[in-house]
Amino acid sequence: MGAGTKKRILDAAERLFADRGYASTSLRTITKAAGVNLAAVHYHYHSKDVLLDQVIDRRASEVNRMRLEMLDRFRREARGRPVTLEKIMEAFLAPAFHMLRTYPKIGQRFTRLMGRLHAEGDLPHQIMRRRFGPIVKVFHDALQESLPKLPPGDLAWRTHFMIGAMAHTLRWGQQMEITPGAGPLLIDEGLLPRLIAFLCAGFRVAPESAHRRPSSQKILKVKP
Amino acid sequence: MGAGTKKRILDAAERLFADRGYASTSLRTITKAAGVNLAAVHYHYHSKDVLLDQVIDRRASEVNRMRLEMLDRFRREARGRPVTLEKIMEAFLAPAFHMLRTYPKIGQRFTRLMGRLHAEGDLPHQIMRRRFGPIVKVFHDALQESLPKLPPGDLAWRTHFMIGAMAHTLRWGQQMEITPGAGPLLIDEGLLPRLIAFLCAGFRVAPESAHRRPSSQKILKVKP
DNA sequence: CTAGGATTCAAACAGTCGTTTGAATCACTC
DNA sequence: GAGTGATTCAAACGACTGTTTGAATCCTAG
Repeated sequence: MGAGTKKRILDAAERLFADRGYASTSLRTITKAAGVNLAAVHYHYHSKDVLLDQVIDRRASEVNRMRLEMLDRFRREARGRPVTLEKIMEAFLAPAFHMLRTYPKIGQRFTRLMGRLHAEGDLPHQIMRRRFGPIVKVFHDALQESLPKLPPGDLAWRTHFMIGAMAHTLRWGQQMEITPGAGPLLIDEGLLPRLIAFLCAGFRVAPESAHRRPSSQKILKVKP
Repeated sequence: MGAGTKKRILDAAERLFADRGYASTSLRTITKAAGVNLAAVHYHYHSKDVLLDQVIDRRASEVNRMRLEMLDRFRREARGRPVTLEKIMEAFLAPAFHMLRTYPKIGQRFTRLMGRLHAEGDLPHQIMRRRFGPIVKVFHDALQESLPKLPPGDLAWRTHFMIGAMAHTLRWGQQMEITPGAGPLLIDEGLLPRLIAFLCAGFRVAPESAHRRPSSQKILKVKP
């Protein structure tokens, strides 16, 4: 008994899936890194698919639980009045960023993994939908409460933009450098307020201003 | 001679890479779909890696060319004065969205592929960096010109947020439904103005307001 | 018509993949 | 200490991977 074979597989799989992606990581690589026998992964998990699901669930359920708890707390503190836009954003964004800053290794691994699975095959994507779909719905509804005058169509798109900005930042924030030579951007305590301020401004802009047509009707040709 | 073997391989590869990802698509699947011999891909391209690079380059160079041309046109029209934030956004965003609406099949394929490669292995990611890094730098500098008072750190992050919102929208806009049952969001002519308005508001918000600490110092515990 | 380079083809190479098997070993109860 | 179920192990299964080979075929210039 290798001192928690099941957990060692999970840890190694998380790290390797994050580094190389799901399809590109073989079970032999995982079991070798974990120091366990190849057949152990089929004994403890039934297949590679289930292993991935468990890897995701371990972290995602934790992050989502924190999100809901923060939102509930803000709702109690608001005593019936609608929760501020800023607080909804914070409840949604803070847990993941907090994990990233407090446990950099685990956090980076997890966010890298989310970014990958988000884009990989159908199976990883379906797992993501299952794990994160409900929580997005909750926050979408909370945002509608906080912005009652925003048309539903605009709200849906803006929620979409928010998720994109968040996911991209979590995925690439650490290693991407916009301005070459300036070094990679740092995920420090200033990032979360910046992101919240950016997004809240976007959510609050009048939807009418969005219906002006872009200035250039003529656009350059694309060859098919 | 199969009426353009080289091009048929490129087309099939683009479609299959977009649908299943790079690592999960075998050369046999590609050549079978293209109706050509397996060895043809090594004859016309030297390896699977080069094939991917060519697939990306064909579309990316077109989109990036259009971006630069639009930016140049707006600069000429501004006659020396700084280009509006809205116009910079439009020059950056419009070409991809235009491709998506004008050639839905090709556009969807390409944006799906970008989304995937963005997150897949190291090789796809390096190709993406090579193809899109320079263009991001150009627009980053244009944004700095348009917002001279915005600190460089804030600008870099906001550029990051912008790219995230764009990429996520291109990748998932067509099939994601935030509110279950309401049907998928539609990429119509209203989307681009909405995205531009959302992002411009975020870019214009005073950076000072971003330095207020989030309200909740205490955060729930994550187990490592 | 023919020589010769460009292209296509079936076949094989040397691996790796996820999964299964059946025996060996462990921990623990009676 | 024997028996029992949980766990680990080496080995193999059949299928699939990117790449290479060398002969067959096509197209075109002389």
